[in-house]
Amino acid sequence: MGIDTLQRPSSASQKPSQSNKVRWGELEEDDGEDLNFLLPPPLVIGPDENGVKKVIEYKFNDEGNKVKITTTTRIRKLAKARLSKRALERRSWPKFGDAVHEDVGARLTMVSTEEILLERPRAPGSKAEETKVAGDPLSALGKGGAVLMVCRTCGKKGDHWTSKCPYKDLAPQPEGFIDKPATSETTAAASGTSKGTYVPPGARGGAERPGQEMRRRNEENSVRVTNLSEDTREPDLLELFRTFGAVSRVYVAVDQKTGMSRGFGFVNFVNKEDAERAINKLNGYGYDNLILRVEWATPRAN
DNA sequence: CTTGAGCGG
Repeated sequence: MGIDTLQRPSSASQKPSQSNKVRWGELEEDDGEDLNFLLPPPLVIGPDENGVKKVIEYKFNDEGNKVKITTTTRIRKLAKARLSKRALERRSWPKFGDAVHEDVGARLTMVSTEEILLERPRAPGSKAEETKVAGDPLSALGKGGAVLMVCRTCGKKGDHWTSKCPYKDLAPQPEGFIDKPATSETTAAASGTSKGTYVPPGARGGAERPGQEMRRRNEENSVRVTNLSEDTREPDLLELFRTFGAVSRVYVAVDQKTGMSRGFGFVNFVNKEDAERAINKLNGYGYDNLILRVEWATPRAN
C-alpha cells in the first residue's frame, strides 16, 4: 500500500455535516508534529451474529514506528464478564425500601418535585419583611415611645439611638477605661459625679465640659462623585481616590431593585487637605467613558 | 437626569 493511497482518519472527515466548530475535547496536543494523517483509517469489522467486533487501527509507537493494533471485543458477553463476582452477587440481593415496588433496574434515582422558594430575607415585600411588620411586638410597643432606648453616646434614655445622637459627630477625648460595667442604676446616674460610675464615652469630657475643644469627625471631608459610569463600584472608587490620602469610606449608590449603580457615590477622607486635592485633580477627570464631577458633599439629610 | 442603606444593646 503506497502512502499516497492513505486517507486521513480524522473524525472531521467522518462527519462532514458537522460545522467546523472546534470542540476542546477533540483538540490535539500540539507538541510535535501530527503525523497521524499518514496512517490508514481504523477499520471496523462486525459485530457479527455472535456479538464479535474487530477494530484494526494503526498508530505510531514511541520509537516512531508504525504499528498495527487489532482489538477484538465480544459485546454482550464481555460486558457481563467485566462485572466482578461481588457485583454479580449483589444483583441477587432482595430489594428493600421503595425499590421493592420498582421494576428491576427501572429507576435508581428519584426525582424530587418539592418546590423550594428562594427569597432574599431583606427584599422589600418579602415574607420575612411582612411578618416583621405585622408580628413584631416591639414595633407595637414602640408607639408608646421611650422603650429601652438608651443612647450609648450621651447616656440619655428614651430619646434616640446612638446613631441619631446629636453628639455622635463629636470625637470623645481619649480617656482611661472605667472598669465598672453599666447597670440600669449607674446609667441613670451617668451624668452624676460618683466615683467608679460608668460614664458613656460621649459624656466623658468634651460634650459637657467647658473650655474643651470638640473635634469634629471626618464626616466633614465627604466628597461627592457624580457622573460615574454604570459599572463603577466601590473598589474602583477607592483605587482612584486613595492616591490622595487616607480614605475612610467609599460608597456607591446602588439601586436596590436592579442592583445597578445609580451613577454617583461618596468618598470620605481622613484629612481635609487630601479631600481638597482630590477634588481639584479629579473634578472633570475622564474616567471610563465619562467626565467625573467631584465636589464637596453637603451633609446628608435624615 | 444624578446627594447614601441599614443595623441595634
